[in-house]
Amino acid sequence: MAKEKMLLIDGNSLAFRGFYALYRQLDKFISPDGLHTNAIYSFKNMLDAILKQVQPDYCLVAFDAGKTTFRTRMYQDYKGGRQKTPSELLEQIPVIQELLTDLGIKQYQLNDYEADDIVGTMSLMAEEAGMEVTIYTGDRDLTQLASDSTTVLITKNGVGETEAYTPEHMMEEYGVTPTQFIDVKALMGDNSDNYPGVTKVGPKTASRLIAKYGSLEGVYDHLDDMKASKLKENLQNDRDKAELGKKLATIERHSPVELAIPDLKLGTGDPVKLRRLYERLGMKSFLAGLATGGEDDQVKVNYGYIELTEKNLADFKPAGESDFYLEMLGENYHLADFVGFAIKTNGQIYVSKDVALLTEAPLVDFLTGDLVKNVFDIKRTYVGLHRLGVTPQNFAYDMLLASYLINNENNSDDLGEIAHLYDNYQVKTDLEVYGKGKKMAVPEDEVLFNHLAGKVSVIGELKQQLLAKLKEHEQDALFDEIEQPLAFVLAKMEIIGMKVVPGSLVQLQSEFSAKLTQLEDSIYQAAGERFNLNSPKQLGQILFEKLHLPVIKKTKTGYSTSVEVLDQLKNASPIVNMILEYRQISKIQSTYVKGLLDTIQTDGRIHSRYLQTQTATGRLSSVDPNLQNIPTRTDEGKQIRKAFVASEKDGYIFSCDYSQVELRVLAHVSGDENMQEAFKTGYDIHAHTAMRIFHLKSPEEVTPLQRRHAKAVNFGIVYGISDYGLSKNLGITRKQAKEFITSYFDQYPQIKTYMDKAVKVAREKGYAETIMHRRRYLPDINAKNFNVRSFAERTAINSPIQGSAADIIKIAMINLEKELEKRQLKSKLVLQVHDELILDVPKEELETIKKLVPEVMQNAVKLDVPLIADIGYGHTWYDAK
DNA sequence: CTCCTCACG
DNA sequence: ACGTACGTGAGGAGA
Repeated sequence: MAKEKMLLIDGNSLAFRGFYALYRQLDKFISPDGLHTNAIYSFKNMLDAILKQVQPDYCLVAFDAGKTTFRTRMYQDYKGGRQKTPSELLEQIPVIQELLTDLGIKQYQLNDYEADDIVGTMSLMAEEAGMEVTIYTGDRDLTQLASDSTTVLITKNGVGETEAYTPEHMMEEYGVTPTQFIDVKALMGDNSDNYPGVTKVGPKTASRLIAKYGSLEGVYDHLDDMKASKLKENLQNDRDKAELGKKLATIERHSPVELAIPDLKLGTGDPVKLRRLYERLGMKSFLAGLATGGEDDQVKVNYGYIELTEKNLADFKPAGESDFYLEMLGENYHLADFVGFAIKTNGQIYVSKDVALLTEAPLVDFLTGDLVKNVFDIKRTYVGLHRLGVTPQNFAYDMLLASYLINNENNSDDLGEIAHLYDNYQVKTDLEVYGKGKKMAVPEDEVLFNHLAGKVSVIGELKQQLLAKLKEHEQDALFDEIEQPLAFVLAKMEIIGMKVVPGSLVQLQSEFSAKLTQLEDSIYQAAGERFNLNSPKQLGQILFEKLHLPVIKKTKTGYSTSVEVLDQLKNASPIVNMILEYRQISKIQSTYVKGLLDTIQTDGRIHSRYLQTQTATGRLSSVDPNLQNIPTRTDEGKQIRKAFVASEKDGYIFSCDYSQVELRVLAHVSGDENMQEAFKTGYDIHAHTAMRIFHLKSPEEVTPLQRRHAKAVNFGIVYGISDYGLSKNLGITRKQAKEFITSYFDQYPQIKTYMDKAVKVAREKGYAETIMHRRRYLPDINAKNFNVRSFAERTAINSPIQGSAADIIKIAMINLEKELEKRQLKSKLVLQVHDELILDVPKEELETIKKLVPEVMQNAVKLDVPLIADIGYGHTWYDAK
């Protein structure tokens, strides 16, 4: 029989974490009677996640009882100097306790003891009863309880993520056992608990001493053997402090709790009380969860829909602004099965499973006629209808695009999830209705029709609210003139797809196969054994344990074997180069040769999908397959491009890419005169930068190395540079990198000003913005954690640049599509790769396209510096350079 | 389902 | 003193 599971939760620590996780939204989380609820909300979400992960049989949430404990009697300043718990959090603790009781989860506190001691006592009890114990907390102190049967989960930045502390993990991380961790703390002290430890001893020294001598007592037993040093002196002088620290840090595992294990059995809770509590707190999302949870509790919304069939088609009477929703099961709408559709028009909802009806007169008229239709996901709907042979007209509002522009922190494309963000809980998520993976299926008619009816009505119900938000954000033009028109352009690109000749891929496949077999043999020979070359774990063992190559970098789970590492080991063993070559070819073989062959559809073409509401910056992404990362940097990789050919036998693949678009955007938004000057005069920008930062007189004096360095600095600037990052990229010292950067800002002073301002504005507003008012929210910009905050700061610098470049090419795409239509050209836009457009061009249109495309791209927007686009063309994508 | 690795701009 | 480049998607391994 499997071991029974006990889950122990440090309630105070979690409430505290939850409170600060949503601290920024403190004012948004207020119940109707004025109580703050942010910590309650987070707590419940973390609790749900952990219950789902652990699936315990028993559970206890422990809380601190009060300020005075046996530790404060031992040392009156224990936890002294701590800021008072804010009253906004304090008021939520009793409610959390009430919530737990209503959920059927035991909660407990004990006078004179901290939550830690309750957890320590119960975990020992559970271990002795032969249970598997999980402890959940935000506090590292509890790691001392880890053992073979007890895992300590520590919350990581954000909600939901945890790091698991087992004895092995602690040994790796700190080099000591869980119980030795107490002694380490005793030596180093604890700032937040306000006890000092030994002078000048920090985590490093403390762990080293304990690892060497086994325990605090061990350290002092061997004090005499130590060489005279400052450290020895400090250890001697602060012995009292260290011994006190040990007492304070030790969790009491025999506290007088009045609990027995059966008391902690997970209950079923009280749905009636829960409902009342959620209503009191105004927590709509939890109420909605309750409704879908309990059978009898089910709140049935009756939409009063009419099921459309062949027979009652004449009763379909559309009028006025209408809403339309087409359902397909699965993400890939080029292939997905049709499920049904729903229409709301003239105050009436119609639903049907019979999509063939959409090709009959009244519905075709509705879809292709003058009536304005609101939809969710124009592109998906357009492609779906196109498969049925219908080309819709007058789709005027896309709820998915609107929600993406308003706030793309949540990049969900589920209608239900998005509705929930706007406090509308009447419609469920697709996950709830259809399930996922193998279990995904269409439910019985009544459930399905209710879901479709709910979806179609939410589109219209939330429209004004979302439009108001767009207006408030000054995003009307971005929505009306860029994203919505672009959706149609992308739909057409996807429908056309790209012609691929399988023969050339098959040819490559056998060439690469032979090469891979050869390399495998040589590698196994050099290694002295066969192993799975594709397994980083096995490869690591061979390289670093068997062949004893120096370990350069470790990952969370073992040795790193990435290119970066292998490059440095090239001279250490001949096996390394063979592995690098194997890796490179194997990647091309699996992802591009085999992978692409699998995605060619029956028409001999590849129809990728562009995700328009995916990225944080406003770029597109491409999936199933990703055509935005087809190899180009190596000769072997490039061969893949030979398989992509023009539709017509003598036609061309035509490519046109922006030159340095991100740097030009930077020159524009920063207003830097020196950089603008360089672009206006048409210099090679990297050579120009080299000339300036290395103080040369003319671009002719720039050496290739200097140009390479300058280029890396230019890239670095766009990413929010650091001297470390630059030094690593160029393989130079940090000091040199720093000098480059200083010199750069010296030469381009307004770029420095721009970077500082970008961060400052993001801090004030909470988001960064592109030239077209596309937003990226940066909640971490004021984080206390240096790393988290620094990341947000670099993002604040990079997003407006990358995002504005995305805005620009999107405008170019829309304008180009318009021109192609206006001139009735047969050339088709088939791909977009961030700064590059690719067209499928009939032979006779080549000369027109050569002039038209760069012209449209260069004039997409007017910046303070010129935009330049370069062209290339050939009979295959490989030749379009 | 997560991690590592690597392809692109 | 902190430990770092920005944005993506896919395949294979191993739990």
